[in-house]
Amino acid sequence: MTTADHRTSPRRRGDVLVRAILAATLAELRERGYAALTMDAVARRAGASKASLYRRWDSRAALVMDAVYELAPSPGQVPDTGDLRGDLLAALRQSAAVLEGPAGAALRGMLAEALPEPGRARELRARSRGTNRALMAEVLRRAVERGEIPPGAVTGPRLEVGAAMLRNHYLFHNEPLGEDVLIGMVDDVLLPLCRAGPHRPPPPSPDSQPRPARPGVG
Amino acid sequence: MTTADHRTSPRRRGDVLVRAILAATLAELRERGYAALTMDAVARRAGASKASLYRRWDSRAALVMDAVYELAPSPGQVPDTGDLRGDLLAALRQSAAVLEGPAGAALRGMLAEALPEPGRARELRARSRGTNRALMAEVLRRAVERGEIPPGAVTGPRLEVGAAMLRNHYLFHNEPLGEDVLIGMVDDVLLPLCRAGPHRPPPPSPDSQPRPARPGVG
Amino acid sequence: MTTADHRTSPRRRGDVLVRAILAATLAELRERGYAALTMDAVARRAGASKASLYRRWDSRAALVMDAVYELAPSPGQVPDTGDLRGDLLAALRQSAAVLEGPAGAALRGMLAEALPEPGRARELRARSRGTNRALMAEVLRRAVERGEIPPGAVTGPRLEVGAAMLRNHYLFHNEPLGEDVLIGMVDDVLLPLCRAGPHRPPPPSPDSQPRPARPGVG
Amino acid sequence: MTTADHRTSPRRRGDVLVRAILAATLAELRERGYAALTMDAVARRAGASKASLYRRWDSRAALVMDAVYELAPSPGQVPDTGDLRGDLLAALRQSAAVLEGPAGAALRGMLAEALPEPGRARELRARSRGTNRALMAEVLRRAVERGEIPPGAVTGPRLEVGAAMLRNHYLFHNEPLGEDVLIGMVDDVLLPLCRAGPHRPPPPSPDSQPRPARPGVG
DNA sequence: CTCTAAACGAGACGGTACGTCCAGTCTTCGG
DNA sequence: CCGAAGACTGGACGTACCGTCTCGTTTAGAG
Repeated sequence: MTTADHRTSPRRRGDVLVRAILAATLAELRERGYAALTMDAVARRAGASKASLYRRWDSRAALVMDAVYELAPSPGQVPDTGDLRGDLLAALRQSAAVLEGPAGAALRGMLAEALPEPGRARELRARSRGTNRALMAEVLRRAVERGEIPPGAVTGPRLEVGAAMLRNHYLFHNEPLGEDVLIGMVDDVLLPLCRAGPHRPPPPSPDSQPRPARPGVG
Repeated sequence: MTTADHRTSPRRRGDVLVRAILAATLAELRERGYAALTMDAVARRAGASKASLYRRWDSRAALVMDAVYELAPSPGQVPDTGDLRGDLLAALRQSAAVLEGPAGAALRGMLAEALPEPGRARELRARSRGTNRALMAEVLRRAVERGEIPPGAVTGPRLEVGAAMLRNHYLFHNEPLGEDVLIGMVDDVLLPLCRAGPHRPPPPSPDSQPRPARPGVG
Repeated sequence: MTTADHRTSPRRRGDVLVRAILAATLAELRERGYAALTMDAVARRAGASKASLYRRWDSRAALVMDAVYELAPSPGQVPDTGDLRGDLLAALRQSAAVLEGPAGAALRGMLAEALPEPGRARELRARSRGTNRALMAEVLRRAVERGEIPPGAVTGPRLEVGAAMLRNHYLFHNEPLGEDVLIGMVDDVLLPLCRAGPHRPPPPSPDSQPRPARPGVG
Repeated sequence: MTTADHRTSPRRRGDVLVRAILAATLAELRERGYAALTMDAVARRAGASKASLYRRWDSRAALVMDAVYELAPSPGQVPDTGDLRGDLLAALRQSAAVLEGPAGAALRGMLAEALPEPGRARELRARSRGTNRALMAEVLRRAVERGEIPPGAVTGPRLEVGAAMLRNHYLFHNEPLGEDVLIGMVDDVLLPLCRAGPHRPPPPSPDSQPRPARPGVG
């Protein structure tokens, strides 16, 4: 009455099965995109049953997130190119490579779906932003060591600027990022920013209006 | 909450109907979010038939995009606060206000859905990014006029940095942006960047160039 | 994206669709039996969607009951063979013909499923038992008219005996009823019973049981 | 209600295990009915594994049939009340008691499921009908001995009439059989039938008219 | 004004995917 | 080596939307 013969005689369980399902998820993600990815299709492709999917992941978003972050880059892997500019380019290229693949498609999809659930949103932030912040912190730490930039420049929102621009591109484009655009990000934004030194708050003028403050700053 | 009394004699047509549908779309977007927004629900809420929706918009994404950009801010509306810092804060607050409303929910949702269709993606970019670029260009033009920043600083990727950071926040958080974070963006990133002057490419020292070597980054 | 061309261009609705679904139900019932009949299979076979089924019938039992009783015999159709024996044989053959077809399979199936729901059980009784009682009542009425049997013999549980034996056979056998068995039912049971005249309570022996006192129709 | 402490050392095997499973099956049958009885639930309740069930019974129907006929009444147990009427009432009450319990629910359920499989259907007939035939044969044998009825009346389809009417009631009603209905069956149908004497086929008169003849009607 | 064609509401239609449940098989591990 | 536990594939369940379509009704504008 039933099947009686799976394609691989020792029926898959545990990790073997999990890996097969995640691989199928990535394949679907790459070929069809996030919006068209269905649990049915993943199960079919993995040769698994839907019950096996729902036993482990309670939603499409959870499944995709797991599938994607099996291949996310770990921080600290940015090669030391010898100077800040090279390191920045390398870091951006590395992040871009991730966003060009299924991770980009997944990121776009999950923003719509996972964000309403606080738990999932937190996980998403931790994985995506945390990774990138650590990456960038490492690059800047090296530059400080080399004496290329002053120590005070590495803190605050600046760590996010590169990742923000990168995501901005891929969220709106889903095409590969041109090399010239990437170089523009580094030379026009990130390098000037790093060299600008720490922020000094404007003088506390009594009327609280931050007056021009040295009109010709230059 | 729903449309008042459409089934009383004057059956709505044309613009009246369109506005009712867009209003229902926005209401659904606000209350349920993009992922849970269905054409059925919009039609029901608007007291319209699904045929009336599909006659005008060929997909959920098209409908939502129209609904959202009925209330997008036009560029050039940033108040002139008298100095660059104030203008930047105002511009960011204005963009943030848009992203906090239904437009933010819609943006997140459409990235997943509309991006595979090149036409829609183009429209989305034109509306969202174009608006923000124009806004920022206006702010920087004024600063140049006032002599706060050198003219060469206004072009290129820098026009996108503010919007990129803003979107980055809302895509990942869907909570209102704290005032301190916003001030951090301006003081730590945008102001230093504007004052940094135009980018000058580094001297082509033969050793400092990250030649192809080490392509393994990804 | 969707089908855009049903097999019969003007998409079926209303009665046409209903008839197609009922026909598919009967076909499934005949080929696979009640236990193996699924809503999915009926919908597939009818070229209809499951929603169209559930819009009209809230369960498999309801669907099958409707399908079956589209071809149930109406009472009063028993041919007048001229004498009671012939009429009884004809009536039993007619009921047997129904039970041999999909109606028999359905009856078996629905006893298990429909009985817990009082409403459906009532409908089932009305249709199946009511029909048969009316059939038998007509046959006996004719026999009384002819003077073959006394008028008092026609009431009470006797009207059910034939149908009960018939159902008993088909519920346990699902093979056609042999002609000899059927003749046995008539000659050994029904005819003697009809000729036995009305029931007379046993003499009131002082120790005997509490007499039924006209047990009523039942 | 569940099995007390199966996981304590002497793990149940063989008959002990079988009895525990059958008891759990009966309990499920009583509480939930046949349609809602699942192998999972039986296994859980019995503290057994599904494999232990399938090792012994190849389907739900087989399991239920075994469970039910562990408590079927054996023939010959009908008490001798001294006269035919009392014996018939006793026999019917005894059969009715069985049908009111889980056996009735099981019977209804298995008709749909077990009948397509000839082997199981045969077993079902042997157990249910055989038992009842033997019961009734014993009752009639006594009546012949007492001289209440002529010897020729005891054979043939008449042995089935009582059981058929009883099943007919429970299959369609699943409520307890009213005492008045039961008395009606005996007084209106079974007693007249027993007293009617053996059937003699009508003489092949060319006009096919079975003359009134009141031969042994009495 | 009447007449007609289009637009409208309502919602049925064929589909696809959902997330759940159970059947029956298979694997692992403890006793 | 058997039994408990339960993971596994498969497939039906009943629901929700999709985008298309038919159905009458209402409206606007042409004649």
